[in-house]
Amino acid sequence: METWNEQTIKKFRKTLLDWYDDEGRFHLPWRVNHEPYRVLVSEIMLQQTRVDTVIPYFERFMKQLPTVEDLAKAPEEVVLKLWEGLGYYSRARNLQKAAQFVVNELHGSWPESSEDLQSLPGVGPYTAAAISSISFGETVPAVDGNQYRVFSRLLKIDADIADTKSRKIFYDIIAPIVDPERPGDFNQAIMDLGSSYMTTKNPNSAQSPVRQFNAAYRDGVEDQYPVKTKKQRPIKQLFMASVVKKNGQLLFEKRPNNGLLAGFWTFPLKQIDSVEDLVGEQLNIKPVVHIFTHRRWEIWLVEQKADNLQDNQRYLSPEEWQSLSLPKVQHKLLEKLYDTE
DNA sequence: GATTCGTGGTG
DNA sequence: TCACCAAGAAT
Repeated sequence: METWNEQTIKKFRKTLLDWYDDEGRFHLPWRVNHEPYRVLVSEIMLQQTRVDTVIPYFERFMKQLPTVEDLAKAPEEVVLKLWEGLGYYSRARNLQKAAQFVVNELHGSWPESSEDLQSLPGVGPYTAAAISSISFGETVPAVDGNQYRVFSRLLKIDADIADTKSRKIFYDIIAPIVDPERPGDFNQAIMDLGSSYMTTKNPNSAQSPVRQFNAAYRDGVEDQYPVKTKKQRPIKQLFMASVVKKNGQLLFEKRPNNGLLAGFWTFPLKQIDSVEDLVGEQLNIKPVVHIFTHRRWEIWLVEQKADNLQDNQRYLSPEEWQSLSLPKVQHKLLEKLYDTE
């Protein structure tokens, strides 16, 4: 890999930040100011989620819960409803716990260092560094997918970013490069660079403001970075979803409080080995297919007669289930059901 | 330390 | 259709 001397580092900082001052994405709604609450909410939403997806969620969230106190005292159902469709729902629950910790335990006084911020639920090394650098000016690299991608190319870093140990390797390499005068802007500039010129696919390094620092581009091996071992494909699972009607209501079942879609309401789902195991009146020729990161669900809707209620089951009217935060897969099932009828 | 956690976009 | 990705953290 490449190494930069102090002069190169200073030149890189200036080049990067000059470009950022001209072409940074200052219109993004979470960049209106640097209040830690706004930065926290946006950073949690942006975990593993695209900017364009987050924008409307962020604006709705901040409009309804404009302060950390508002979030701390809100009913959890309200927070989850605001999060509906974003996925990774433990983020929403942890975000509220973090707000409650700041308000109730710290009396509204935010932790300012990256180290202390990591004590907040849902705030790990990246998010803590992002908040501490952007809101409080701490000189730390916010090592995320963008920094992996950008610096692996600039410096030809061969560490496998799928490996947990690589985070420290990148952190140690990037830490002395972060501009101590403008650490928050430095981190955000790398994000903007990673979403414009130094993208995952089809990078445009020839036009990049930092092309002169890009060793992988110089050597024609840009497509080899970042190094990342591939993950396994989703496991296929078959389910039978029970459609049970009673007085205009539908039977729902609350999922366990841990695991996939923890605590969310869906139609009663029973895993089956094959379509032969379906019991009842099959409603569709094709199943509802829903793909998670590591699971692929094929769900057959089956109409069944009412039976005794399990303690995790309830009949819900349309008004009731529409007010709940439901996972995408359940919305698909409902849509399929109403399409059929 | 490998696995688990959602969803929508894209080539 | 499908693999892979997108501002990671918790377990």
